[in-house]
Amino acid sequence: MRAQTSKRTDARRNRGLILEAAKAAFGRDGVHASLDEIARSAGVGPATLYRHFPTREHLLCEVLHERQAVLLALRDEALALPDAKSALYGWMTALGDYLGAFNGLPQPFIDAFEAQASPLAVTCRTLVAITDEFLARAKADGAARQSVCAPALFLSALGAAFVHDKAGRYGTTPEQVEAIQAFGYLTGHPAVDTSHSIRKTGAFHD
Amino acid sequence: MRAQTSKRTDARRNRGLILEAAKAAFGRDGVHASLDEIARSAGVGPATLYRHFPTREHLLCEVLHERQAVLLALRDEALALPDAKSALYGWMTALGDYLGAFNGLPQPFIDAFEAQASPLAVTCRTLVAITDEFLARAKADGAARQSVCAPALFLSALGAAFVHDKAGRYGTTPEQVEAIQAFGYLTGHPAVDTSHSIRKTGAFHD
DNA sequence: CCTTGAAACGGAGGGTGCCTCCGATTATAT
DNA sequence: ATATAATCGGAGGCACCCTCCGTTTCAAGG
Repeated sequence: MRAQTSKRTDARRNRGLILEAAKAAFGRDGVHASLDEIARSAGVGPATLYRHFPTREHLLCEVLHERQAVLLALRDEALALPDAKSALYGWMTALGDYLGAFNGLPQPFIDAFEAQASPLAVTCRTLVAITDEFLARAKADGAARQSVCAPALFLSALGAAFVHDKAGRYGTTPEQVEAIQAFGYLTGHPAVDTSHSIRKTGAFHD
Repeated sequence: MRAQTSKRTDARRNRGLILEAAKAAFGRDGVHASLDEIARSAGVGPATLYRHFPTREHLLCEVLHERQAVLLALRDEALALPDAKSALYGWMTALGDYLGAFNGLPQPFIDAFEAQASPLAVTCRTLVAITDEFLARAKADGAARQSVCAPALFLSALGAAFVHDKAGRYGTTPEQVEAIQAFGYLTGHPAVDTSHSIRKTGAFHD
C-alpha cells in the first residue's frame, strides 16, 4: 500500500519507468516476461529493478494495483445489486476478469497461496474475504449451495481463469466453462446439501 | 504408441534409462524438472536426451504412457457401471487423478491444446473424446446438464487439477473443489437449460 | 555556490537451464 | 577383422536470474 515514498527524485522516476515497462511486458508476454528485458526497456540496469522490486511477485503485485482499483469498484457495484445471486455472479465474473489480466496470472496466485511470504498472499486473502461476503449473503438467500466455502470457490475461480482464454482453441467458449463453474456439469445436488446420508466423500465414490 | 524400436542396443538402453530418470524427476520436481539434470542422472549426455526426445513434451508424453494404461483401465471400469451419473463422475475422478500425476501437468496440456504440433495434443483429443462418450450417455439419462460440452468439461478438469493439491493450504479440501466442479456454486439451473429466453451471455450478466 | 555523505545506479559476472554442433565412439553387417 | 553408419557426449552459445561493488547523482548544510 505504501506509495513511491522514496527520498530521491531519480529513484521515484525509475520506479515509475519500471512499473510502466513491466505493465507492458506482462501484458504482452504474460507474467513470465523477462525481468532483465523489463529493466532494459525501462532504461535502467537490472540491479535497479531488483532494488525496487526484490522478486517478480513484488513487481507483479504493484503492477496489479491499478487493476485492483477496477476490481474493487466492481465489487461495490455488485454489492449494490438487490439480488444475492446476481451479486455473487457479478463478483465472480469481475474476479475472473481480474485474474485474466495477464497470461499466466493464476500461477503466482497459487504459489502465493502456499508461501505466505509472497506479497500476493495478502491480496489473496483479501479476495477470499470478499468472496466470502458475497457467498454468505447468497447462501442466506438460498442462491448458493450450502456446502460451498469461500476458499474452495476462490480456488475454483483460479482454475477457471487458468483455462479461460484457451476455450476458443478447442471448439468451446469461455462462457461454457463459466457455466460449468457456476452450475456444475451434473444435474441435481450433492448428498451433503440435502442432509441425507452424509458419507465421507460425496455421493458417487465407489 | 511405437515402442523402443531402435536399431542399436545401446540406444534402446539409453532410452530406457532416460525414461526412468525422467519419471523420477517429474515426480519429484514436477514437469519443469531440469532436462540436463535428467540426462545427468540417467548417465547420458544432454544431446542423447534431446536426440531421443526432441522436446520436453515428447519426453513427458512417453513418461505418461504408463499412467495412461491405468486411466484407460479406470475408464473401462466406469463404463461398466449401470448408472450414467456414477460413470461420468467416476471418469472425471480418474481423469483428475491422471492430471495430478505430476505437479504442473495441466500446463503442458493447456499448451498442447493450442499447439497441435505437440505430442500431447493427440492425447488431449483422445481424452476429450472419451469424456464425450460419458457425457453423452449422462445427458441422455438426464444425469448431466444439456448445455455442457465435452471440450469445456475437459478444460474444467484441467482447471480443477491445476488447483487440486493446493486446497489443503488454505482451509479447504480437494473434495470441496471437486464438488463445485460437479454441482456448481449456485443453486438452480442456467437459462439455457430450461429453454426459456436464450439470451447471449447467460442469466446474470448486467 | 560548493562541499560532502549517503542514496541510488548499472555494468560485469557467476550460476543455471536449454539446446546444438561435431569430433569421438560403438554396434552391427559383411 | 573391417567398414560403415548409427549413436554418443562434451563443449559451448544463448537467455535468464540475481548480486557484487565501483561509480554517479542527489540534496542537505555550510
